Amino acid sequence: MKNPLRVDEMINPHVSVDCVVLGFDGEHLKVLLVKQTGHEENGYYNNMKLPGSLIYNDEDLDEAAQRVLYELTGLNELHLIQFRAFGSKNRTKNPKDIKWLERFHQLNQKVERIVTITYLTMVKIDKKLTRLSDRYEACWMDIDALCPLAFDHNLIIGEALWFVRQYVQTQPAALFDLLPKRFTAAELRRLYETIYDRKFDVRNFHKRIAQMKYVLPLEEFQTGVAHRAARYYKFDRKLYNKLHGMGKSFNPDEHNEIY
Amino acid sequence: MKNPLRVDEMINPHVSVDCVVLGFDGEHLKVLLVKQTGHEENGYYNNMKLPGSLIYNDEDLDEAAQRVLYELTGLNELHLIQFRAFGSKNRTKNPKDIKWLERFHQLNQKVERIVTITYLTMVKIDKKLTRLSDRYEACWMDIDALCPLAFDHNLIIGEALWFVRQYVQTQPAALFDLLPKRFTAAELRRLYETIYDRKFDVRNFHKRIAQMKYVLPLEEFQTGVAHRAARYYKFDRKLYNKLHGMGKSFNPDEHNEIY
DNA sequence: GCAAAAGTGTTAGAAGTACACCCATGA
DNA sequence: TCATGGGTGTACTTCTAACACTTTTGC
Repeated sequence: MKNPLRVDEMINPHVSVDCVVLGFDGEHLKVLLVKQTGHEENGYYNNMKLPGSLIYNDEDLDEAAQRVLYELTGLNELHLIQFRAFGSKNRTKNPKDIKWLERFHQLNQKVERIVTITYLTMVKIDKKLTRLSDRYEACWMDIDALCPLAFDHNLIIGEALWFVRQYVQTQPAALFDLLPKRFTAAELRRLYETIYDRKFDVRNFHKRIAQMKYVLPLEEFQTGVAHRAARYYKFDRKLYNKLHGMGKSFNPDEHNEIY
Repeated sequence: MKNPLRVDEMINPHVSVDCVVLGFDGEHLKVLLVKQTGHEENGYYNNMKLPGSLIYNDEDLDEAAQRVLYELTGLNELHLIQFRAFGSKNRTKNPKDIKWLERFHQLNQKVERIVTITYLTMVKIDKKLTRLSDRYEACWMDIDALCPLAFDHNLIIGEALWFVRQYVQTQPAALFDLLPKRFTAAELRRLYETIYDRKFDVRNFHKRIAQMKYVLPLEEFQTGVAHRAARYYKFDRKLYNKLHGMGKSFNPDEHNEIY
């Protein structure tokens, strides 16, 4: 893992990666943002942006995205899904963003146009994201109530949402990255309702869970709740991989860039 | 539309677009390739590659892809789907490819690393691709029998195939771009069989067509065939758009980059 | 009349949808 | 005992998959 602040000629000021890290708090989808601070004529400003970085010439795109998230969260080997490139000639038109970039990366060269490759990943929101609040002042923001972000990052998050909705239809396993190790049927249902933006009938949803052979009921139940205690379930990834055969259906994971 | 050979400082030697243009000849999927010619120590070489180009600093990614295909085929307003970025640091390691690029674009600067944004489009193979054989010596190649191509273009085509298989599941309209204006049930079935790489029962497939309200049976039939003449059908895009509501399901077309 | 491809219906099982009441627990 | 959210079953519809013979045409 490289230090994103190393100053050398290996930085590539034309291409960046940005990561949309999604979390689920049981009610809403959240996205992980970092602070973009600096000063203009009229004092300091304090924007938010997606975690991201220019790439180095000696790293691949996926590596760059992994580096960004490792630096930010301490998490390694996250499952990153590349979902789109954003390359509008206008996306770096805000001088504030440009200045911030040049200072952040301590660049000698001028930044002109940047094409960014965007990645999506889903994490358990309660996971110890060790470095979260240190250097980058990262925080989870409700995805339906975002303020204006740097660059075109509002647009990117919007596209990520559309993407994830269609992604989980063929790759339901991704959803379980958003849930704790054990979860109740209601938690899973609320996650489905959030992603698909519609209600699911409780009884039918129980049947649906029963059909997901990779979701195993546990003999563990909630405690200390003021109502009937809910059963916990767990996601069995090995079973999932076996059942989904890695075969017929489209599985992007098998098709990584190994050129 | 710009001339891809204009020589100026506006070229961006760090980012390119490449287009996977798919066609269907009734039996197999075809991909449109262009010649990559040049000379090395031991004489001339004659490779094939995907149509593509470095981008200009004053054009967006989608515009660059449109330009490439306009130059190549004379076709405008093709429906282009951005499907992935390829940015391995090794993808430009072949000096032959680099030299070719520098000569083709008449560059003053050195080309080092290129991140390419790839687009997919589907066209009727019989369409008059007016400029096809002129400057670029383009031709349709069977997608299952490709020779080694320049850069990582074999890899890109492989990924495009995976992508299209999952794309048409949510966007079946794309398939009709591959067929002539009127087509028989058997032609449509063979296309499905090619894309999904499996057989479909003839009777069940007729029922399926009947359920596609946007596929209309015509009162026209084949002539001059040595067997019972097949009925022609046509795809009604307006009906399709109305029925698919542009609403619930994921529709990438609505989410273009308009930053 | 024969070779070649087109077209046509039924049945069984699986999956999806709609819908209302009792259960367990803490306060 | 009551408020809260958890859990359960049945009937109906829709979709999917399997399966075999007759039709039309050119040669």
